[in-house]
Amino acid sequence: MARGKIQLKRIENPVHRQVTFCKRRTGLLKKAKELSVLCDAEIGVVIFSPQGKLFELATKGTMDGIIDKYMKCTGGGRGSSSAIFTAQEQLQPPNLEPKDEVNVLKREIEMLQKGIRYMFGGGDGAMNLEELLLLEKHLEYWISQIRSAKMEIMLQEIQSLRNKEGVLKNANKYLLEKIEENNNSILDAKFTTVDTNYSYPLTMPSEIFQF
Amino acid sequence: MARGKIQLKRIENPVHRQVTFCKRRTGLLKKAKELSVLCDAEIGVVIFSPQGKLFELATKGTMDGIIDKYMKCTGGGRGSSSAIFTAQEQLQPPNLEPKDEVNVLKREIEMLQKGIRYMFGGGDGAMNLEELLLLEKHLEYWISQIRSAKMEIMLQEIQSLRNKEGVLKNANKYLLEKIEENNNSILDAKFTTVDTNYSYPLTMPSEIFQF
DNA sequence: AACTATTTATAAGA
DNA sequence: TTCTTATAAATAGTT
Repeated sequence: MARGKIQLKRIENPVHRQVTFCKRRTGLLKKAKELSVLCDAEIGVVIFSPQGKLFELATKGTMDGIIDKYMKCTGGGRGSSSAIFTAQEQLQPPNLEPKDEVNVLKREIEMLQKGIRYMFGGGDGAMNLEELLLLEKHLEYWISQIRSAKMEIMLQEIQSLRNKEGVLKNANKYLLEKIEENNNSILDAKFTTVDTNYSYPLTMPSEIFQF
Repeated sequence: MARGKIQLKRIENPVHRQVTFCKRRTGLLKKAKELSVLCDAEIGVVIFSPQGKLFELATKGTMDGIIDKYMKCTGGGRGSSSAIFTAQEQLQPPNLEPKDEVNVLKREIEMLQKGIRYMFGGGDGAMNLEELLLLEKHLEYWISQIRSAKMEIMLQEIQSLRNKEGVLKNANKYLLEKIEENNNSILDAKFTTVDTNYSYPLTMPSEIFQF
């Protein structure tokens, strides 16, 4: 905006970038203040430099107040945001743009991480009752999903084992018959008695058969 | 900033104010976007109109992410997150190398993403029995944690309400005595009877007392 | 919402 | 960072 246009893309020269960051940061905060004063709006601005340094502005109160208000607007009031809400709605229509899905996943992870931090961290950035109720509901849903998945897998496992059992029993029966035959042949041929009185195992190592 | 300077104070004309709000809001968000792109900064802007309508911008991720980051920067909210698998272990010995924690977080995200994909996606990259058992166990633990947190909050709420009730009852009692006194004074002074037979409300708007 | 006369913001240079 | 200044952008008042 002066002495020449600039392209709207990352400034590659680090010194140049740092200078511009400083100038425009000041400008942005000034504009935010002006908007707040002129139009009686409550505004929060949070800026992280590439190095992770924080710059902030909160008009009409504290940033925490603004964040609370934001949470109420988005999380509680059905409106949008809150991974928990959007995730469940997406269960019914599971057709999503790839980009949206990425965002949903990001939000979901953020929510979960927040929950984890709450539970295992110092409990400082605590969640409110509403958030806890949501998380609980969400986790219960997940558990039910996991349980049915687990059930299905176990049922499959049982079915598979039953099949194996059946095959093995048949194999056993077949082998017993074969032995019987052999014994009879020997008897017929040599008139010799053979001890067939040992119990052949009903089951055998499953490695023998490739299922 | 054109066709005449303006004073930096609330615009009193509502129509004018609304128009300016709209224009400058757009301008502010544009500036924020530019700063983010040019200087590779992560920026969150939250604007509440005087009517309480929310406008927001989050660059490089979601607003929730920015809020979390902000909390970490300011609230000094202990040592960040933990992971699904190690979380339980960390409850006992909460000492981890930073590098390990990063790895743990990465695993956590992978696990969660897999879980989410499994539950909300087509169920293609299914989890195996072992993973499901782990997830289930973990989620159950989470739920129990959430339930106790919820309980605590509710108990606090109840305690607070009981306290309020007590104070209100005392206030009521006091007021009733006062009225009695007044009536007696009037009786004494003028030998007149006054109807004290109306029921004074046992509760009163809590705004009367500042809790 | 569009138009412009001005004010403001700021890129480049020091 | 800060100052300067030429110039790009934003926008107040108007249509």
